[in-house]
Amino acid sequence: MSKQHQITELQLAILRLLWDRGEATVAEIWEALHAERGLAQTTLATILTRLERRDVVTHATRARQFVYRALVTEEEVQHSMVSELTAHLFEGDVPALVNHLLTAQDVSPGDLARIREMLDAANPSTTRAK
Amino acid sequence: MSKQHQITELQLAILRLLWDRGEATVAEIWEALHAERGLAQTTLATILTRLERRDVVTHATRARQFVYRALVTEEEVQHSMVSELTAHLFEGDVPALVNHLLTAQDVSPGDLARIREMLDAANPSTTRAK
DNA sequence: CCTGTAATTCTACACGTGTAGTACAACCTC
DNA sequence: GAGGTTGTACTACACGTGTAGAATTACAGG
Repeated sequence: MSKQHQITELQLAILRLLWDRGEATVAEIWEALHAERGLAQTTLATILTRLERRDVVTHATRARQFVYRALVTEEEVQHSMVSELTAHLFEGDVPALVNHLLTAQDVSPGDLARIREMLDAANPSTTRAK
Repeated sequence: MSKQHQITELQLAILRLLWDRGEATVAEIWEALHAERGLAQTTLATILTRLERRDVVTHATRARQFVYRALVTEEEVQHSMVSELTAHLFEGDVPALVNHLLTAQDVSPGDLARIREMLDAANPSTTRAK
């Protein structure tokens, strides 16, 4: 019963770091993001505090610094956000979303091949005689 | 060069009505939504005014009533929102999103078949000998 | 022990969104 | 033409988010 995983872009960027590294301090996160975004450390600290209030991350104190860790997995967030999108933007029609991806997004032939493999893996039985 | 199509759930519900019907008055929109959401007509009017300020919808006055029309198509909104999601949540990896859809979302065998057809339609050349 | 120094916490503000009451304007209807 | 009706515009507020300076706290050195 995970609550509302309404994660914004910036929050996601931070979470991604935590997912990739397992944990990180505010300073480390700032290090990784400030070149691209030019944010103050206090800004990141604020976001992290708020994410912690929402039980999205947690922290331990080590050497006087907060070391943050994600409390939600990437898959969980992906699931809730993709579900949301599918429900609202495609009225729950997953194939419609896939169709959109195949036509509107540019997908390389290689990507198509990968997708085809997934399909076969997902349910070989639908690969019926043709 | 369509601007920011950051459309929220409620806004989307309104847009969907406009897409489906071509146009609608505030009263009609209220009629359609108030059972589910219990919103005041003024609430909807406010949202519509704001959407118009963002050039997402426009209106004409007919019989003293505003008749709203969408200025963006469903495809445009889908495209910008799916792009956003793919970029931020899947680092631009479309097959990863598809994979997520196939595993985390529940997809019926029928859906799988439909997706398979789309794949074939999308690029038959990748259906190479196996 | 006193003082930097480095970290966190507090406070603040602008914006967008959802929400809606109140004010106002323009028609009908007697 | 006075008054009711109906529809829009204005005003307001709570909340979340991005943003960050200022205040505070707590070690580390001398």
